[in-house]
Amino acid sequence: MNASKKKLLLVEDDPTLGYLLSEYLQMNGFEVVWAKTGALGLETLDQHLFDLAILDVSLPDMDGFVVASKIKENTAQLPFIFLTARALKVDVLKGFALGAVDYLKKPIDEEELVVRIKNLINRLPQEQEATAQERVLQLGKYTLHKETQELSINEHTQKLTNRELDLLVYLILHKNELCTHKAILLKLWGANDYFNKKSLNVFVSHLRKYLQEDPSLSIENIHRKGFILKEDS
Amino acid sequence: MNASKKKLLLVEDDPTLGYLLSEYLQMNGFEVVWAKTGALGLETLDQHLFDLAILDVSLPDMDGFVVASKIKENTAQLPFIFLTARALKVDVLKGFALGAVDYLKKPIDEEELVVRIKNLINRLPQEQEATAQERVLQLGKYTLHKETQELSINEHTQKLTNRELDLLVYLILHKNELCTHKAILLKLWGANDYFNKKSLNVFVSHLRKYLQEDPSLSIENIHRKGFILKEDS
DNA sequence: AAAAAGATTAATGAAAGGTTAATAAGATTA
DNA sequence: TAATCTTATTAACCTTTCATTAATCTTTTT
Repeated sequence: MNASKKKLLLVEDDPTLGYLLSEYLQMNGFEVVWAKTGALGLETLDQHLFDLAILDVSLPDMDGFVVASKIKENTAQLPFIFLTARALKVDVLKGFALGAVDYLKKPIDEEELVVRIKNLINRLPQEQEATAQERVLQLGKYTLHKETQELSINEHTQKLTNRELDLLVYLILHKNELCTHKAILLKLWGANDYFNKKSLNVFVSHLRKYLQEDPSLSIENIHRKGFILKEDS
Repeated sequence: MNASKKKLLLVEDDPTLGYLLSEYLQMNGFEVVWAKTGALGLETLDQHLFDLAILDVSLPDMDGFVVASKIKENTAQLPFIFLTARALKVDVLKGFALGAVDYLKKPIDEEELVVRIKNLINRLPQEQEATAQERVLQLGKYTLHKETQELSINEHTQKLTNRELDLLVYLILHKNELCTHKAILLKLWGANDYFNKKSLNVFVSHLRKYLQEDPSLSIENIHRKGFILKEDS
């Protein structure tokens, strides 16, 4: 299983409850980013790739329902749940209509919340790129077997690590297009920061070395923007 | 698109609530089988293929938790939710620990219940795995007799334990494909945790030893993902 | 020319994997 | 009922893998 820590976005204005939940969720193995307003919550979507968002319905700046709508517009498929004192039936129905995965009513016991979140996350479908279903990708004279993580040319095959594979697959799916640092980092690393960008450079370097048997292929850098995997034709 | 009616099993002893829910769920496009006792509920499992079970916790003949355990034993993967007046925290945790998809507390508004059930059913995975029926499987120069649990090559035969057999069969059925830890553990152990994964490693080690007479066979590890039983051709 | 960004190679350490042995729990046999 | 067998799990110990970080050099931008 993706054994890596699941990342949660908690949008909650109440400092006491926010702190409590944030701490408790972290104690239970989640990575938590706590945003105190809806606006701040939406901003952090650029820096992190979350697995689940927990939204308070009553926020000072904007309604939790509004936050949910924006999330749906911006990020592909971030699942969200509502956490609220407003237990009116019409709100519950509205929440589900918006696409909520669950709608929890305060007061909520922290332990129960953690159990419910774990339960939800286990059931969430592993995100799959729609176009990435093929087992074998072709790149120039190379053949990439995704399951065995082997990159072959002629009789030589190079085994790829997970990161190398993920990066190469991403670049192939966006061949001859600019792949921004931000997009790559959010997708593969989950967070867009200085050190991860350093790491990305290392992997680009590895891939360049693996791909040098076919001179029609190159990974070019666009200064301060990102990379392009180019295939001359 | 599976447009067929979803079939629900409702286990509820209270005649009023049972009738109300049953009718209301049917009005909303579900096919409902209403069992008034736990025992009756379990019996109907042989007659129908359900998509979801709704279990009252307090039943006259047996605890709803017991019903859930039996369901888990008997039917492959029927998801279930609890519906109960017993809102004790310990019960909620117990419910989820048993594998419940949700745990709803009475009094529950019927409309909210329907919305929650629709929401759940949409997210449930559909797939049913076909299992091979053959009694004898061929793997490279080896022959595996499933009934006798014997793995033979030339004149030598190795008796396999249950776990070894199950694992080998699983790998053979997915030969040359990535078998993730998660998939193997869920299928053979029923749960995906640290210790079961350790156990899995031990059995892989056993199988590697048994299979070393045919050099075209190997069980390869894909770091942090799983194993592949490879047969070179 | 200075500063920032990128490229490349190497070093490091934590996590994962491999193997064998010990243990415990259930079944079988005496 | 005690003794023996079987076998899944756990432990112990060792090896390998690999993402990150560091170090150093090159290129680009202003």
